[in-house]
Amino acid sequence: MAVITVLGYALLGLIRDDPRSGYGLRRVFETTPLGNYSSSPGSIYPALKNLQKAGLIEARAAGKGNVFHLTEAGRAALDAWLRQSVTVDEVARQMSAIMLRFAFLHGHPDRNLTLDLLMSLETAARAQADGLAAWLAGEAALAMPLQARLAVQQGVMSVQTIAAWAADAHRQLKADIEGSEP
Amino acid sequence: MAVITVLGYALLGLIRDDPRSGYGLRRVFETTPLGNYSSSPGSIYPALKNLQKAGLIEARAAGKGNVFHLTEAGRAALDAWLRQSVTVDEVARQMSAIMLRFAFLHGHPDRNLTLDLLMSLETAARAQADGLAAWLAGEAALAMPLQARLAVQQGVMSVQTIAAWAADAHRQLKADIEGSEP
DNA sequence: CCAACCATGTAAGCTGTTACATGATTGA
DNA sequence: TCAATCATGTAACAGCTTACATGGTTGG
Repeated sequence: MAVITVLGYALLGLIRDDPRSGYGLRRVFETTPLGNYSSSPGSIYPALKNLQKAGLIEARAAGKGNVFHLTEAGRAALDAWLRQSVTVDEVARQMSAIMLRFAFLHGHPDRNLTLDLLMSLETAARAQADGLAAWLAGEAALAMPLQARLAVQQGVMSVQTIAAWAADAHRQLKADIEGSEP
Repeated sequence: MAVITVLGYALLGLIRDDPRSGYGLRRVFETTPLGNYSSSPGSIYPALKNLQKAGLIEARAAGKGNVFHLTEAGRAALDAWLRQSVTVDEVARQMSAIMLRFAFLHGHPDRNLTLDLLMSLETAARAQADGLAAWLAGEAALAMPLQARLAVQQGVMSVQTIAAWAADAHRQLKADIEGSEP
């Protein structure tokens, strides 16, 4: 199976929501705060070619140029990605991918998926915070200078904030779901 | 002048604090939460070679293997990096580099540098938060699905937390400095 | 003696960045 | 007509990841 990068999934998600041309996709990256991907043609066109080669998207002539649509395989690949729960490692180094999944889960037929994501995010973020805090409390941390420890502490705060947000969003969403279909 | 990556600066800082072998540096990345760099030999040894080629570090025989020390040029390069103030762009995509600078400013003869860094961090983080909030309030955001907007809002919260931390750390450090040298 | 750790590297491959390049269309 | 925007690419390069590979030393 083809390996898909985070940028690739971002493209898949955008195309699913609204079929676009390569240029149209570039403009999304230029004009919205979607991850921190470069909008340069050198990144997006090759990525689109990869997705096309993997049979996940297809180009259809439309007006001026081509517009990409998801194939069935593309839909399946995106859906499988959206179902992935959050790991501690991902919290540490790929938060933007997590928030991307959250964003693209909007309107998903299985509304529980968003709840699952938020729950696993909260768990993972708390685990990461606890891990960092435990390390700070250990003797290894004593060998580091004060400001290095403060920097780690900032990291603890950061993931705690994320965990709190996830818990809050989960609560609100759950109430919303239960309110709409009792 | 040679381009130095964030990993390169991390290595320079670690070596400055405590001359180490390549293996010793790897162990630091393995056992401490320093950035999210891989501790694999494939990343660290080539990076060390680059620094050596650029004349920023030198290997000295010591016991079993070699131990790297900073050269004068290396000291200067590290110091120049530590003096860089934080930009909005860096907050968005290189927070770990910022916290690395903060950590390595520990014990710097010019204690104001840490204050400057924290101040520019607070400014940049607030600017980033304001920018995102302004975008959310604009009409472009209305075209995005709800959960996408919530994801952006999470980003706002995140940078606000950073700004608050920077302001707090700045206050405490300033009080500490003024208390020690009145 | 064998496992674990010290210690250092190379090779292949992928991603993404910057920079360069081209051409059509549209609006002032 | 001239600038901006639409639209799509390529080339060079750097950096990191994974995986492979090799040997010495130390402790149980």
